[in-house]
Amino acid sequence: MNTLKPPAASESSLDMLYQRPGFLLRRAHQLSVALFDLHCGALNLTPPQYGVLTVLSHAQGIDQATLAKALGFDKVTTLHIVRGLEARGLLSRLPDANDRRRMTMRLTKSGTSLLARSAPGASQAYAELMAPLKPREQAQLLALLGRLCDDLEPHARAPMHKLRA
Amino acid sequence: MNTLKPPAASESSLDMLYQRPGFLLRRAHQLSVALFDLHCGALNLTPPQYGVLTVLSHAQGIDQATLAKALGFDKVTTLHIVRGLEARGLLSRLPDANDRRRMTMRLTKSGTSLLARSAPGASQAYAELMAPLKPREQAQLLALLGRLCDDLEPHARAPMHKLRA
DNA sequence: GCAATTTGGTTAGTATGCAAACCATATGCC
DNA sequence: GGCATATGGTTTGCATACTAACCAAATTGC
Repeated sequence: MNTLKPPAASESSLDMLYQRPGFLLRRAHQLSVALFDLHCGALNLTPPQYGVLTVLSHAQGIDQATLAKALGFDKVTTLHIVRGLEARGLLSRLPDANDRRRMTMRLTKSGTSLLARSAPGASQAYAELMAPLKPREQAQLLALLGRLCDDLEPHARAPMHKLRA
Repeated sequence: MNTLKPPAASESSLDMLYQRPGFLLRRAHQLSVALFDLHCGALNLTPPQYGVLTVLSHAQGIDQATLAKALGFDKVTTLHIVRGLEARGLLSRLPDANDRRRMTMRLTKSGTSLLARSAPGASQAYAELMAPLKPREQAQLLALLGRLCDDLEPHARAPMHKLRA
């Protein structure tokens, strides 16, 4: 069982480091990526790539800036991921006719197919990530993280504007 | 208020993406890094670098492999961070006399000083990261994340063995 | 209608985080 | 003792994630 008492001054700053929310978030995220890779690595798909494909499947034809904001990615990061997916033939890009600054994107058949095939692995990764917690605790964790992210949105360097499907 | 109901089949898979624990963990981690950078960026210190300095301050003379396991970092990542800190004169490395494979590390005066000066910023980042949650919720979140990380340890690609200070 | 500003995309550079491969050194086993 | 194995460090290469700087195109302000 975990102790619930906050880090006291009597505890070493090493314990305090291990209990820092930033430290725990880093480690939890790291484990989440490992589990996703375990179950979707065979498809050569990473969590960010899965996010891009998922958003595009619901909003064909959006531009990179919209995509970046839908996922909370930096625009440069978005460019890198999108170019990688384009090189693999999973999506196509072409300039917007009405606004020549914009690059619109669409999933190819291959991209749609890969996204569909990744669903079981993604679900499995989800399940194993949450397995240590009871259903009620899982809901608590998701709710707490959701509130944290929503309320801290003003501090984000890469702004996020959720897309309504 | 957040809805507590789990993602139902009726909701779009875009909503399901936004509620995936992996997605929320990525975003929360991203915000955590942004807040740390906001308050410690002036010292040119990142969260991983802060972790390395903190561990070293409690365990002078350890080698890179031990350091990596203490933080749950990959050994290559550890090497990169350590070399950067060495180049800045914040720590020194020298081969172990008893085991010539090992590189032992020690904080320099400059490193000790920088770690001390970073404490206020680190605390501020901690406080702002948790500010959206009530104290009881903060404790809940830390406990849930702690259990998650501990129980998923077998799946970790970079194993973690906490150091006892 | 035209200059100033904003926006979208790109390039370059830095810092995490990982896998794969390699070398040198220790350790194990016989 | 000597060979197989394991361990610590390094190099290379790839994928995120961000800042800063830049260009082209659109929008705003007047």
